Amino acid sequence: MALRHAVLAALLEGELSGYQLTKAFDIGVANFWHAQPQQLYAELTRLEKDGLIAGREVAQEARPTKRLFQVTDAGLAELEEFTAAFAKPSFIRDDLLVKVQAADHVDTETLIGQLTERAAFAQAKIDLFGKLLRRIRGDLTEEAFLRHGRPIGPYLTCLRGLALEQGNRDWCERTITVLRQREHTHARH
Amino acid sequence: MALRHAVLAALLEGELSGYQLTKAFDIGVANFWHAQPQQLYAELTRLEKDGLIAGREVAQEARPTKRLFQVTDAGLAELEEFTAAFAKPSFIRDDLLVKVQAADHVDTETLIGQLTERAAFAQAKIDLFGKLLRRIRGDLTEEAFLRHGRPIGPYLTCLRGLALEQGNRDWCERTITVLRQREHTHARH
DNA sequence: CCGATCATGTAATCGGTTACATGATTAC
DNA sequence: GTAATCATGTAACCGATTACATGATCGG
Repeated sequence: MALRHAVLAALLEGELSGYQLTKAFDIGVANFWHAQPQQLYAELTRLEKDGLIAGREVAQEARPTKRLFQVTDAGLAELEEFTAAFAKPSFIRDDLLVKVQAADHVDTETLIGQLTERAAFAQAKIDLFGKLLRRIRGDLTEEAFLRHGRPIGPYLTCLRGLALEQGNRDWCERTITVLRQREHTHARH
Repeated sequence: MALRHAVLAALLEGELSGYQLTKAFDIGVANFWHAQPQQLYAELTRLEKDGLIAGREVAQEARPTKRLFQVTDAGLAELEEFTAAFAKPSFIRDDLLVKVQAADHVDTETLIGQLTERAAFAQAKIDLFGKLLRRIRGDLTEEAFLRHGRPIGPYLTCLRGLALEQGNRDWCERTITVLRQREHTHARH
């Protein structure tokens, strides 16, 4: 039950509707927490029932009425408690790594195709994170923002996301090079 | 249903018992797939029922009898198919990042404590991966191993695990520095 | 007119986690 | 003697995924 805290953390930067939240979980938040729209709507309902967030209806012209949620004091207290509690070690589940683990036994070309795809995906995310970081820090240099800027939390998690995707891209490219080189110097298995 | 493929990939390097498999999922495999012993035993049962692995009993003196499993031809075919199929984008769920996301609103000292802990954990994993890589490549240099060594799959995934933990450590340290610096130059929120 | 975006869900199923259970051996 | 390691599970529950459902407006 930790999706709740991810949602609370995401709502700290300002009121969001369920729909806007799903967008946040598609980009920024998605780097450290992943959830689908249905889950988010369900979680918002539960969080409101528990008094950790408060929703208010906002009518719009030419758009369906939406509900904006903000974190309550009880919600903040919950987050504070969560922050102090033991953090489960983060874990990854990655299909691509499973495939590479089997590299000695499966078709190399297929593998290289998958690695190429992932490298491109990682590059796209790198570009996106670059933009996001620039948007957050505005006119400030990174150094100045890290010293004084706000909000610092989303900026820091974004930096981790960026480094992660750079790591992904670099590893994919290196792995492709290694596999190609072996292909040329070895008899096939 | 992708734990199956992680298990199959792990069993490729040789016969393992359920218990040995849980150990593998604690170290090497844990970097890209996470599962608990109960899950693994259950999955082994299912895989055997489906004919993707074959088990054989091995009696031991002074130790309970164990069952060693190896991948069958059908299992290999399944892995081949999996490798060619669409890979779900990998995802992370990380409590620590949720906490940092809320950095503007929660206690900085608590956060720094958590980051310090994680940095130490990452360093321990870095050391472990270093040893694992040296064990796999034996006397060869990394360059030579990447060109000719075997098994290459586990080596490559291990390299990713290593880089990931180095990224974790570096980010934790940088984040601690940033938070400390801000603590000294800002009035508290 | 057609696909994308805004906006919010329900229902069934599946995969994963937590708790509990057993029992022997070896190392400190 | 007591904790750690070897060895393997069952049962209940909870969280997450997949499939399905609705309906309006905007941009090309």
